[in-house]
Amino acid sequence: MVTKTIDKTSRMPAYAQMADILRASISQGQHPPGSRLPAESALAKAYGVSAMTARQAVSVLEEEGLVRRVQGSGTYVRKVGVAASNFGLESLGSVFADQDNLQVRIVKASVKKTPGVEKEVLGLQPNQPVIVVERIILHQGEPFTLHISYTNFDPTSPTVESMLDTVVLTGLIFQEGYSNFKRGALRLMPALLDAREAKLLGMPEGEPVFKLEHLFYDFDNRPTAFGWFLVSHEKMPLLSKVGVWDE
Amino acid sequence: MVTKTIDKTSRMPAYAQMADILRASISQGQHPPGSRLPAESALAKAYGVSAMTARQAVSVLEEEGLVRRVQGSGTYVRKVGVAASNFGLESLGSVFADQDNLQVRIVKASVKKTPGVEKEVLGLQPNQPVIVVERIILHQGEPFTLHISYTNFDPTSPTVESMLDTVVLTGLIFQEGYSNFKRGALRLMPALLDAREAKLLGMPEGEPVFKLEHLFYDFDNRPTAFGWFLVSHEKMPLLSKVGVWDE
DNA sequence: AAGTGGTCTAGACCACAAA
DNA sequence: TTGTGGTCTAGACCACTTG
Repeated sequence: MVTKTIDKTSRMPAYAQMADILRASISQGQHPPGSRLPAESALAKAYGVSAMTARQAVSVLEEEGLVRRVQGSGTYVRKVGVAASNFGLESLGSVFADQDNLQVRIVKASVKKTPGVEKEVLGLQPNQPVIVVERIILHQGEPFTLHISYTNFDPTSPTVESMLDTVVLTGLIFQEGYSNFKRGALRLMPALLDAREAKLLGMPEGEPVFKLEHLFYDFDNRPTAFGWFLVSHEKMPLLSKVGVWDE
Repeated sequence: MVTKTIDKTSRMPAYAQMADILRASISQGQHPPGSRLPAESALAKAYGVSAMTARQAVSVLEEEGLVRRVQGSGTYVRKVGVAASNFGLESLGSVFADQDNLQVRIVKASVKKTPGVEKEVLGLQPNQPVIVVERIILHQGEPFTLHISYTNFDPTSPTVESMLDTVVLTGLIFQEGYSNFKRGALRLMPALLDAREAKLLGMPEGEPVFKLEHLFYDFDNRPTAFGWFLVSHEKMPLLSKVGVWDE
């Protein structure tokens, strides 16, 4: 039954070794998709660890999406399918983290007083002014993304300058700086570049790109920063893996 | 310091109650972004639980992306930013799970013998035949997605019929049926509908849509099912929340 | 009723970071 | 050196599923 054992003198934690063993056994077909894994208590006994340690090992596989726990019933090997996938924005984060190679070019900065959907989203009256800022963010000298943002023009909050440079840029984009947001909602969509956007990004007009819309709320629960990023899928690849990849 | 206490007679686990309390205190600004949470041992003492239970409470917040643990240093409240977001395909999964309201219409099914990129992806020789299948999947009578798939035409594996209907549909798309895949890689992209695709989906030509590309491997590590889904972002919304949303 | 995962304790020791 | 998170034990009892 037990093909490999756990080396307790190793620097690798017992639960991690055990997770590796279980993952490999799933990968080799000992536990086909849909089948039930041995009970945690049985695993603990088989590998000579405590129940909590065996449980932790199974938790690793659960977090990887490889198994599903059902209380009172057992732990089952998940089937691999498209719906199990999950897309993170690490590629965006890694670009924003590389601050030495980033430049920001303000394309447009103005105060808009006419009505628009952005005022609805920000919970403002149609006549209340908002600050509109459009930026090109360049990475290693190349245009990376076009960012349009709408912010409430509020004389009681920090100055316009700091709104532009500190809150929106440092807080919203770069996670390392000062942040004033309690929460945010994001939506990812496909979009087309119009002539102006294409020129700014140095891409062909009509090119399909990602549009990443955001709405951030401050600690008073007021919607504060609405806007979106336009970015090529080549510069922000969205990849996901499901099933067993390491053995 | 401790504003709320844990009701040990409640059906809600102590760690979950404690996680709620901590989340609320972050939400109310007691622990601003970037600040350090009290040590787990301190939390355990303050709330009258064991160290393991306090640890589990903090783990809940960590999995929610609200805090970051640093060994030897402490647990810190994360700043809210775009890069923290994560997009899952639950909306796709829920449609595929609703099998009573699904219909599948085969648009095209043929064997292709001429070279093409799909053969490279599947690891085949240019002259080896592949099965091409195009399907419209309808949900509640409305076209939901267009699926194009390429599969190795292998006489030693189950018949063409079963490849078409069992493996690709049941296994790859609906996670409940039989599954023969060990792993899969997925890529999400923006795309444009051409005239034919638009007609099949009942959408305007040139509409931007999501293209979800997949490559699934069998238990012999052979690439087996390559293809993609075209689906409107309205029928498959990709939403993500960051920061504190429940208090 | 038996078996499963889920929670919890009260300790112990280790690995790492910061002063 | 001190304090932090990370691992681990050997039990206990509970909640739930299944026969």
